[in-house]
Amino acid sequence: MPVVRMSGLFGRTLREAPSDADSANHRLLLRSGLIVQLAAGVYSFLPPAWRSLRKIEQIIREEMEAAGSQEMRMPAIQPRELWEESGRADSYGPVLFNLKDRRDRTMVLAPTHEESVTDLFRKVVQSYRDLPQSVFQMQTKFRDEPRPRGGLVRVREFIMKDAYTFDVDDDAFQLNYLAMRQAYYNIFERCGVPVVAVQADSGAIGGKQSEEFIFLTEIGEDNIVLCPSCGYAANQERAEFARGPGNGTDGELEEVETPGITTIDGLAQFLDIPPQATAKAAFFLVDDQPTFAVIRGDLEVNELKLINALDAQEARPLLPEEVADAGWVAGYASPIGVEPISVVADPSVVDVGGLVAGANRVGAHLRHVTYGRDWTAATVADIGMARPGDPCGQCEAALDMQRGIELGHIFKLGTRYADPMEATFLDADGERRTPIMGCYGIGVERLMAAVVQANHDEQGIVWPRSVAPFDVHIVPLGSGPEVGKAVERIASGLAEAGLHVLSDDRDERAGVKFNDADLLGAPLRITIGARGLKQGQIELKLRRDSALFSVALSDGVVAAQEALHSLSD
RNA sequence: CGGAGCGUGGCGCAGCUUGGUAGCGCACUUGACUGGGGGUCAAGAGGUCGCCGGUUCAAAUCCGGCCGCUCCGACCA
Repeated sequence: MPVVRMSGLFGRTLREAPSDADSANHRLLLRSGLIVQLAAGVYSFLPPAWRSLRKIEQIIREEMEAAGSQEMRMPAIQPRELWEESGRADSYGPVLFNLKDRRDRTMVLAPTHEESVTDLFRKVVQSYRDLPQSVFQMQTKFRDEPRPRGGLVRVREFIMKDAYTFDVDDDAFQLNYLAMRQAYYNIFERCGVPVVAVQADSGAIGGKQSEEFIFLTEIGEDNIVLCPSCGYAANQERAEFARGPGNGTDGELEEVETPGITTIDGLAQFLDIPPQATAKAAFFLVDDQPTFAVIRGDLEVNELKLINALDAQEARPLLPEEVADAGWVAGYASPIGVEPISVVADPSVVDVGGLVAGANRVGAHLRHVTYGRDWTAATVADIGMARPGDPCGQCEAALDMQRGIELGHIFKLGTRYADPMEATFLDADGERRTPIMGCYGIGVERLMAAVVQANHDEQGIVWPRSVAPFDVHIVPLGSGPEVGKAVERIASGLAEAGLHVLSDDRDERAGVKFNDADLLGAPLRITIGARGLKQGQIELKLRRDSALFSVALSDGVVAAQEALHSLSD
């Protein structure tokens, strides 16, 4: 690859970042002139950024192929009917970019490709002899996100690597799944981003089992619950936790006047009991059904768990007037007398003795409210939101919570798509069967943002060599012919050795060049100046170190290769 | 979709309260000096002040509407 001259590089560095960038990676990507925003969640990727993205893609490609997957390409424009077939036209609805073709047919811009790959399967695969299969694609996907944010973290147009596997049964599927899982670890490791695999909810993609690969960072938008003791890790949206010993006290049902007390904290103070000795009610509309959720006073309801517990699609808190319409008294609600079918109880209020709960009358509560004796629920399920400090569901140690960015997500889809789309194959006995599918995604630009977030300092990006736009950044100082000749010699020598070289041929001050070199973050900087050349020396510096070392001009190419080789990545 | 904020030259900002010739720093162009961590001097170019409407002799400034962007929440990979 030819040497790139900075004077001709398309893009410019900025001394000050645009004010609407608040994370380090976003600021640096903008300041270094790597990305330019066009609209909310829509970016251009200038030549250095594109080089880095292509290196990331190549790493992904290599690992996918090593895991036995074949690269292919699928359409970005798809008929909406395809999405109606799978039943996702509505559930995915608002995120779909819709458009009409000239014949007034409604098309969508694909946000993901489960439908199209399932369609392909049914058109291409007929026999168990064709299985297992694993295919992947890296292409632009479109999602009309409600709120793009965080620079490249949540955007509306992005490259996604998606892989899909098809197997004859669960056991065969597990092999594909584990191969993909390992490939994911390899990919993130090679890109220089530490990740943790966590249990996750499969959301709009559907399916049963799923794991997210999370880069832990304070700028992340997901809450990740981690057990420092046993290693349990899960997204807060589905994290399990232990409820600890019951705090109830047994006794007769007893009404107590509590005028003006409508909060758990107030109630606990008023009665001089711990919040754990109370039960609280939370009201939701779950798939159009008013739902009475009961949980221990100090805990919060996790709406996603509630949805899953009821096998529902959506939930939202009830409005005050809807609570009243249901006959419930906000602030003093009691599960006693409520139809069990509309009650969901968290284990924290079941078999823990008598708790203080509302009396379903303003200004009064009940003591010793006991599940089974005084009330029951049609559904008893974990609907609690895990929080830091809660005991781990596996080992009881106090859980920790950190923010993180979801870089990859792997799912067991089961027959979620094959069933409604009638994708089948014939087994050895001539029986028609449904393939077990898996899908495996990685957001490519988001990964690049994570690379920068995980590898930067005050001065700029510190690219891991594996995904750096340039391996070497040459800084010529002084304009004499001997400098030019030395630069040419080193640059062409490195380029011939297969390295990607950027040479700052601009007539700028040394300070400007050094600062831009730090900002752009090539792993190795080579300074070639008139001063050093008098001693026949040039100067090498690794971006991640502060040490400079001089070598003879004649040894420059070899020394540079050795320096790069010393980087583990 | 709820809450908050911001739109003035490529970037960062002031000016708006109290209407009256559109400004500063950086970046850019030309020249000179300078030359190893964002240098100095001089001379320049560049803006229908997001858009539309209203008030007024006069609007970046006041009023109304709309659009865009950012953040928090909802939602969402």
